[in-house]
Amino acid sequence: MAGHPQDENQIITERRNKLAAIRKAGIAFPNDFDRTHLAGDLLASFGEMNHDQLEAEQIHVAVGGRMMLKRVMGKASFATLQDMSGRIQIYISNGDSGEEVHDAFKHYDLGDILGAVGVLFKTKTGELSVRASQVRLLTKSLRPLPEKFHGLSDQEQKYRQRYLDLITNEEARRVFMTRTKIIQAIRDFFIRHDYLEVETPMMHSIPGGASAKPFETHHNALDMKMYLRIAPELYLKRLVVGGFEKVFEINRNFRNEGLSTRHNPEFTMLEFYEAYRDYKYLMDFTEKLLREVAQKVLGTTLISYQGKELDLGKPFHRLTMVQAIQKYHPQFSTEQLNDRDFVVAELIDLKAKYKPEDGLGGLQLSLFEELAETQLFEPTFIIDYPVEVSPLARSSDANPEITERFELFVLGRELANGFSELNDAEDQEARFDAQVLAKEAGDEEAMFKDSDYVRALEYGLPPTAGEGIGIDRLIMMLTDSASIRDVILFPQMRPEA
RNA sequence: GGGUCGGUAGCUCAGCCGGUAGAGCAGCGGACUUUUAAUCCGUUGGUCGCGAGUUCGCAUCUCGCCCGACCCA
Repeated sequence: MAGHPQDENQIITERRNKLAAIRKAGIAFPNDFDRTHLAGDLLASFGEMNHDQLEAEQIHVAVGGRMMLKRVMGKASFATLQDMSGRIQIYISNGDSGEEVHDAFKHYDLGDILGAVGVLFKTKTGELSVRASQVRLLTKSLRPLPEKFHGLSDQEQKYRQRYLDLITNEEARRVFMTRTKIIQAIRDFFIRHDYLEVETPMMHSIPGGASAKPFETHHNALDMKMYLRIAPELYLKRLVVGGFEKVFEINRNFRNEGLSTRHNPEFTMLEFYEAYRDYKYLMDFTEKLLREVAQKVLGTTLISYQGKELDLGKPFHRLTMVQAIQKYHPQFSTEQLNDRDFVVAELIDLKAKYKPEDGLGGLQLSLFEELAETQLFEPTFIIDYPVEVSPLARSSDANPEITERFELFVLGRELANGFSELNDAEDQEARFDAQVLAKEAGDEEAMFKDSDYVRALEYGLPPTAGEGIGIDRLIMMLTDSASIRDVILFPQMRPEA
């Protein structure tokens, strides 16, 4: 048995020795155990029955799971098994199973996977339990579990070894089960609204649909550079051109940027497009979606996040950037905030990042990010984004400097971004050309020109509204999770030393 | 990139004004036929993140590095 992992210790050695003895005695990893019941189902079905009722019924069950607790008392023992549904206690005694089975059980370790066959009964203290006539070791666990009471508390280990976090931490299991329910509820919502779920490429030869740095890779057979997608947007709109007038996709995007409590390099995005709608329709639709998902998954629209409350049932706020700044800084007049020199002076005063070449709209956006964004705890649509930062959005007929676009902020974070789509092929081509100039001038996040996308628009995209919603952030909100790493099963980490 | 905090037994943690490393859980041995973080007795287990430095002597003090959490950019 040479060549074991680096971190062998006395406990692991002891368990390997036990496994060696088991191998000698027969099949060490049997797969013929026929589990008939789950712990949670038994509790739900029979938890209310009293001792005498259970004795009368004689309910035979075969349960399996990981042994989480173990109490040996000479000629009888209790163990707690954990399966996908919950925990159930089993009772093993010389009288019920024979001395040999019980003696073998005494050498099983916490973390071992066991199968037990027996009859349900209630203990003196009223806990539903299985009186085992048989107990078998199904899988020997070679590594000791985290401390049984405190569980795993090291954040790094929770992320790197999520399986351990899931074994020991019920809250972690709850979060990820809720994650799945949220995504199912979203999917249901769109399917009920006659949307078609589609999958578009994750590998792009021209990364598009967002302003972000892409990951690069290489296709050997074609000998060409490829990019992991930063957004599916341009492909989904091609599908609307093709006549799929309501489409959505829930899938991964990749952005080559820093890690933080709100950013993981790969993250899940919902994007959806609907023809013959505009951005105002989208705002109403988004409110409805979020309300329905919360109601369905949490049973309420009242959200408690990191000690603060908000109600998704109330109408969402709708403000322009200038109004949002004024909400938290009423000392600024509308005239001042529409005065380029004034805004620049404020940005310099705040030591904020901004691009000096930006027009008024871009500068207002910088000031908004500095002064208002993180304060927008209650759901708030910010509308009227400037054209210069919205190269794929339709400009407003009333004011060509702004677009029919909104971003939704909740908990001080961007959650969604939507707009009436730019369907004027010639305008789109001009906007791409402006982005290419910006890229050449050094803006790494400026967009690439996608000529095939322009060609698609030249065939005609109906008036369309489209939106993206950050699913991980939505899940953070609905599960009261402080970090994006708490809602991604295997978050990106530096390699282990 | 900057700041704060942290890294000691498999896990949860103490020790840190320098003097050769501790507890609980887990493990091992023993007692115990209704326990439930079982209890009781005994006991094994450590490259104190890594590397330099200071010192007669460093888990402890200094510097650098690595990893992580949180905050800021």
